[in-house]
Amino acid sequence: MTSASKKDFEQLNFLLASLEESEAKRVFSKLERVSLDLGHVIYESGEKLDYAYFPTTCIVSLLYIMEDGGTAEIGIIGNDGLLGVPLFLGGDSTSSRAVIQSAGDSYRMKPKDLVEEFKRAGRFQDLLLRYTQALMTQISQTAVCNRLHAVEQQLCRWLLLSHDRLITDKLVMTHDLISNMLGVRREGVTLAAKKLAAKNLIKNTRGTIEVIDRQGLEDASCECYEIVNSEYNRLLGRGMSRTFA
Amino acid sequence: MTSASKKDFEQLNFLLASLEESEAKRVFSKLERVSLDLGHVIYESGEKLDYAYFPTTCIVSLLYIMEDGGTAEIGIIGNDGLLGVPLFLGGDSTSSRAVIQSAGDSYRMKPKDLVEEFKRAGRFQDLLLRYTQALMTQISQTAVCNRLHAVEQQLCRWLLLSHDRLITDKLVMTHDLISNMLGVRREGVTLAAKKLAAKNLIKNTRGTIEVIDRQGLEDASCECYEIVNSEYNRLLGRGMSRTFA
DNA sequence: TTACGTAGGTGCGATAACGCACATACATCG
DNA sequence: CGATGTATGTGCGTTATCGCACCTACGTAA
Repeated sequence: MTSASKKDFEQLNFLLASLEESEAKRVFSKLERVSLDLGHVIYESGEKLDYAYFPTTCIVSLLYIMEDGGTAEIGIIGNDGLLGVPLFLGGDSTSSRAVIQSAGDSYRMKPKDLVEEFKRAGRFQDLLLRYTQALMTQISQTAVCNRLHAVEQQLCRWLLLSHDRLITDKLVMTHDLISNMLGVRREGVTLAAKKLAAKNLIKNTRGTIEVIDRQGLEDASCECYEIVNSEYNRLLGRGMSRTFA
Repeated sequence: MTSASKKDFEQLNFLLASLEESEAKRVFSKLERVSLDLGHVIYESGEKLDYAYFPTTCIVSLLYIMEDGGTAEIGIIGNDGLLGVPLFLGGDSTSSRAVIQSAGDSYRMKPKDLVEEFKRAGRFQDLLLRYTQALMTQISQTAVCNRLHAVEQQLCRWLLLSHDRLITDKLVMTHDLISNMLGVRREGVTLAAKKLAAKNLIKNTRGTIEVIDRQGLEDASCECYEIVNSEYNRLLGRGMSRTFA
């Protein structure tokens, strides 16, 4: 592996980029690249994961689907982490669905290889465990936010978390899709998005939301975004927030 | 360590009880017993944990406290697990508070010892990782439940999770305390509790809620309880639910 | 250019939970 | 036993969100 090809990974997935040269070489050799379309279901609730995914330009939503058809997202995974935590925790499956929220590319690795690398108990294991804690923080904050905050604030939080994991300011997603993630009515999202647009924080066009005023969005958000962002920075040692990008 | 003293641990904390004799001997030698009072704060948000706790008869709540004073619980830990997951995940602290929800006893272990045992990569590590996934499931389901379900159903879920972790049917807790956990008004809890009492599922007395009809409570609960319970059973390989106890 | 499918906007009554105020009831302790 | 503190019960107007209905606007493809 040349340093040039390592750089490719570095630019694309922060978890992979944090590996040291010696470990990176072995890990990278076990990765393959895939493109994932919007809406694609990577795995269903209760299924065993076929692969662990290290997203580069795509974003993955962890979604719960209830008996009555209601849905709610518990977390977002992008180029900051990986999909497949249950593989090395030992449960192999979870009760959530993983679905592509924003189309793009990802690296993936066979479960057997992931577990093998994890068991080497090196820097990679350390990273995976720290990422697990970061994800737990995100899920926890989602729980609290769902209970205590209004839809408009939650939409800000959600847009910020998504924005952090994308390289563009234009989020290709409908209000209907967002409503499924937030677990609220589509009209509720439309209303909240209109309010944010009126404040010139975002621009609403058919099928796309563009972030106009990033700092303004942070100010309009509940504290939940910043708590999660700080913990990601603390645990994974780099800035995910694009505030100063 | 005699088998009699091992049996003491077995009866009191299921995680410790799942260890094999050889490993158990070493782990048990590093534990000390403590009594914990209702309301005692084991650690504050952002603090480093002084100890990892393996509850026996006490129950611990993981609680988030927001800027405006609003609170919401993200998970309950009892004799099924341990408090201190961030220690072996590498983050050392979390943004939640841990508070005693039901007074009782617990074993505890120094962080250094816990990490040392974790790094041996034996059955103990395996258990800790599986428990981590179980806890993640509980937190995730709390997030979904907070979004999609009514207070009465959530109260059922919460009572069941607490009941599973206690040896008595009488839960010593006020409506006010419960309202802090669920993140709702005290009056909301009173109302919901009255409805459950009217159905003869629980008995409400000053400062105590007694579970009368365990199966009825499960029927009145949202699906969230059963999902969490099943995952605990699957991941930790034994029945937590007292349905058939 | 028109038609059709889908995304977004708006209105309105229903409902769940809130915030506040205050009444009642129980438990303990001087 | 009676006073006090705390837990619980109840009422009421307010607010956020829901569920439904329906309308408008955009975009692509016949």
